[in-house]
Order: sequence, then C-alpha cells, then structure tokens
Amino acid sequence: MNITLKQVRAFVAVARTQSFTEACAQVYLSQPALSIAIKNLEEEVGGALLSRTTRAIALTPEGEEFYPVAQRMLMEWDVALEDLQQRFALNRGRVMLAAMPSFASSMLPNIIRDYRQLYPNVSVTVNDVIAEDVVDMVRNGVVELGITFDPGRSEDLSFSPLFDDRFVAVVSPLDELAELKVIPWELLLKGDFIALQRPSSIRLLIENKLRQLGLQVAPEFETHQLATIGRMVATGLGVSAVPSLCLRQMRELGAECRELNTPVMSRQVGIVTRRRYPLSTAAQSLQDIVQRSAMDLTEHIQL
Amino acid sequence: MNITLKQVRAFVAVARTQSFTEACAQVYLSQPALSIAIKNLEEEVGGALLSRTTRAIALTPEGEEFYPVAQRMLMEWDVALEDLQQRFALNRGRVMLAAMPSFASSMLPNIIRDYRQLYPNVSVTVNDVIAEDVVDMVRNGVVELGITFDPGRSEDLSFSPLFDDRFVAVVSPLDELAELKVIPWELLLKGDFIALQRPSSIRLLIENKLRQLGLQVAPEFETHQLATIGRMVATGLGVSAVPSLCLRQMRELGAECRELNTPVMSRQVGIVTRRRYPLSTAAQSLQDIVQRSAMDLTEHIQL
DNA sequence: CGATCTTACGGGATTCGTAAACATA
DNA sequence: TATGTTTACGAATCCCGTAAGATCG
Repeated sequence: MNITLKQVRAFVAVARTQSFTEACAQVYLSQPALSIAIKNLEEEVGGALLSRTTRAIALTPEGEEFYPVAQRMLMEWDVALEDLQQRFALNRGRVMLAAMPSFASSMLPNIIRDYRQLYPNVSVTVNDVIAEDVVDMVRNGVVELGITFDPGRSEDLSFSPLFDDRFVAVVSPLDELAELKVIPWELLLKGDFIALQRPSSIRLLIENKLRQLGLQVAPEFETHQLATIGRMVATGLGVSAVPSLCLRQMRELGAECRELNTPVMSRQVGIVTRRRYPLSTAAQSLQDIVQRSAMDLTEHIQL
Repeated sequence: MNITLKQVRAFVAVARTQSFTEACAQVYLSQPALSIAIKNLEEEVGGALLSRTTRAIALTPEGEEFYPVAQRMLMEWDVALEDLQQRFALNRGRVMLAAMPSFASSMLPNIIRDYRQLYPNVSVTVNDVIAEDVVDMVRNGVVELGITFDPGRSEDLSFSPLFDDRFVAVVSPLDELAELKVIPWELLLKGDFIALQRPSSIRLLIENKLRQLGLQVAPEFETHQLATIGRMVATGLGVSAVPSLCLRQMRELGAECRELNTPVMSRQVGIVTRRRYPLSTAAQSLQDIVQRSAMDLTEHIQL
C-alpha cells in the first residue's frame, strides 16, 4: 500500500472543485499529471473514487465516504507539521528553567527580557528554587536548563560555567568597616554575624570553607531570607557575607558591600543540563542568550 | 512543504526502535536511505527530531512532542485507506435497495441469498415498498437501486429492463375456467372480480388497459393485499388478475393461475438507478447479480 | 577497534509536462 | 463543435542501494 499525500491532496482538490482543470492550480500540477495521480490512487485503493464524464465530475459513494475523512486527515497533518515548524522557528513553544534565587533575582530578569524580545511567542517558565532543587529538577527532566553552582562531575548532568560568584562582605554604611576597600574574613567575623539558616547552601559553604581555615562562625542572628539580612545589616544589627550576585539587592536595602578576601571565596555559577538529552531549540537558544549575557551582566557582581 | 508519509513512517520506526539499523526492516529501506529520509524530514520541518550519537538515539523535545501525534495520524491514515480497500473488495459496506412487493416477495429472496453468499460482509437493506415509492427512493438517493416497473423516460433516472411481467388470471381450482390453458380477458371478467384497492399501481394498470379495449372492471370485492386476493379466489369467492410475479404466491394460497390474453397485458420490470450518480461497487455487483439472476428466475413467472 | 550513522555516487523507477487523441453534451 | 479528460512519450527529478567515510564508546 503505497499511497501518497499528494494523491490524496489531488483527490480532495478535485472533489472540492468538481473539476480536474480547476484542481490543477490548487495542487500545482498539469492536467495530465493530476489525472494520473488520481488514477494511481484509485488503483491502489482498488476502485473508483470519482466518476468522470468529460462534462461533469461526481464522487462515487466510496469517494463520498472518503472525502470528508481525507479532508480532516490532511488538515490534521498540516496542523501538526506547521506546529513543528513553528516550534523550530521559535514562533511557539515553552522553555522551563530553574535558577537559584540569587541568580533569579539578579541577572535573570534582564536575560528573560532579552529572550522574550527576540522570541515573544515562546513562553518561559522560571522556577526560582534553592540550588539543590535546581539540580534535581534538571536531573528529573522537570526543566531543561538549570542555573546554579557547579554540582560537580556527574554521570547524567553536564555543567557549563558562566562566571565566578564570590562572597562579599555586607556591612552597615555607618560601620567603620565600610571605609575599607577590602575586608579580610577575620575582621568581618569580629562583628555580630548574621547568617542564613542551616539548610541553606550559602550558610553551609561559608561554614565549611572557614572551618578549613581554622575560623569559625558564631552567628548572632539567623534568618532564612537574604532580604532580611540586608535590612538587619542596614539597621546596624551586625555584618554578613553574601554571594556577589546579591550585592545589588543589599545596596537597595541600604547595606554596603565590600570585597572579602583571604581567602577569596568563590564558586562557579553555570548552566546545568541533562546529558544525553538534547535540548529543544527553544532551550538551546535561551542557553545561548544566557551565555552571551553572562559577559555583559558581570557588572551586577562588580562593586 | 513537501513531506512524505514514508518519511514520517521512518521517523516513527526509528523513534520506536531507538535505532536506525532496526528501523530499516520495519520500513523496508537500507540504512542510508533511512538516514536520508530522516534528514530530509528534519530539513523540511526546520529542525532536529532525533539526536543521534553513534551509540544511542534520543528524541529531541520536539521529536518527543511529534512522535505520538505522528503515530496516531499514521494509524488513522492506514485505517481509512484499509476501510476503502475493504469496501472495494466487498469485504465491507452496505447496499440499500428498494423493490416493489411483488418482486421483493418472489425473486428477490433468492437473489439476496446468492449475493450474501458471495459477499457475506456486505450488508443489504431491502425496502419493500410500492412501485411509486421505489422510484422516489431512487430519485432522492435513499437507495442506490430500485426494482420496479419502467418509470418511463426521465431526466434523472435510468432504467435497465430485466423481464416482462404479464398479468395472469387467478381462478379457483374448482372453477370451470381452471380447465382452460388460456383465459381471455372477456371470459375472466364474467366472474366476480376481486381487485386491489385504488391507489395500487396494479389496479390502475388493469383499469387503464381494459378501458382502452372497451372493457370495464366492476370489482365485486376490494382488498389491499395480494395474499387476501389469493385466499378469496381459492375459497371460490371470485376471480382476479395479478402480475405473473405473484403466481407462486397464488398457488401457495390455493388459487390457480392461467395465461391471460387478448391482449397480453405486460409491463417491463427492471432496475432503476439515478443518472449521473455512479453506483458503489457493492451496488454495482448487486445489480450484476440481479441481471444475471433474471434469466434463471424466469421460472418464477412461468406457469 | 567495533558498532552505527552519514556522505558519495551510479542505476532505476517514478513522475512531470507537452502534444495529440478521445469522449460527451 | 467545444470543452474537458485521458493516453503517449521524452525528460527531469527523485529515491534507492552499494560502497566508502566519519564518529563515538
């Protein structure tokens, strides 16, 4: 059974126009070619679909039966293929991505804006979740792209770095530390330290790194929102250390940020994707934009 | 947009087997041909549907989206075309026909039996209606075939004759007329005449024909069923004249039939179809069988 | 190194369009 | 006779299969 779409299109065109001659134009075929196409179709299905006299065309009962079916099938066919084309042309579709909050609230809005400007018909879903969940969502295929810290070598995940996110000191503008360009960790920790609560990756990172250096943190206050830290520091309750991605936010809350060193504590931020699972064209293009933007948006993390 | 069914079949086969090599067998293609088919499909839709490394095949998100759609469409396609083929092969379908009662109750059963024996999967619907309604049903397209008297030349109807149905005399076996081989009309009308009620075409035909000959009918009894006439004649209530198609029935009811002449009153019985509306294959084949059977079944109308 | 997909290329089938024949109102 | 469909035939196209090449695990 070797029946062609072209043949069925030809049949439908003839059935609709009730004329071979007129149908020619609709299927971009010469009269004889059309005639043969119909003839072949009829041979393959085993009987006549059209009854032709030189004057008038009539559908046979079988043709009458087949006509609406063929019409519907061709329509579905065209719709499905056009949908595919639209997706590839980025005139339709959806990208799901997950980003850790510090990134989601700093660089991401600009990126999404640029992306939407380029592809206004592709909808973007952002999941603003903690770093570990970003990785899980990528691993489980819930999202195609994740933006978070390097999750380390992994069998099923791929990581492509964007930039280094380092910790910066957060101090009150009134604090004397604010007059330093660079604040050493030891000095910072002399103040009352305001930390995020335990399950936070930021908190854990700070503790682990400092322990390796023989330092230790004794938080005076704990909270679970960066915004709260900013406010508390601004109010003069104490000091803190946050990823440089958050320094805009800290400034907006009235806190000052300073470089923090010995050591410079940093982690790579990048894009996590699933290995062996190709990206959709939409996700691919979003990833491209994220990577290109990473350059331009480093201003976000410069003091 | 020139996408082939073959290409989509190829895609579905690869997606199902997760392998080009295995898919080859399912689409009866060599590896390279399959590869090119997929490549062409991808080019036409504008992007990759499959992600191939030499070791493993994965669907892209777009391919993942398209796969079930393509599967369903191919299935519908195959079902629709197979249905058509089945119809043409007379392994499926329906014929609607109308026949006047005298034919429907005499020759038709044998014909239908033969037809069903040949094509047990084609269902036959018989409308047993009066001669005028047979013509109407054909004209309106309610049935494809009608079997009745010649409706006369008509713009939209076509008539192909089967045989001549003549009137025969119906008499009681005890009647002295029963001893004649041939009964003249004049003699028959001397008895008490039992007629069908007025709207009947048989009644009208008798009256009209006889009037042309200067004879006239004065029915002693009227009924609207041939069976009643048979019974009444058998009982000795009177005589009648019926189409030869009914003579079996008359005999079975206990009445005797004899040739009736001067004149031999007859009308052509045949198949009525719609002009310019082709018959279905099923109807065509039924018509053929009716025409072939007409020869053999003339025994029904022989005394 | 081996399995698997892709590219290259020659042969064959299909299909197209022009021109002529054919059929019906 | 005129309109519209089918047949005939040469030409171009497309598609397939074999063989060689590339790539990843």
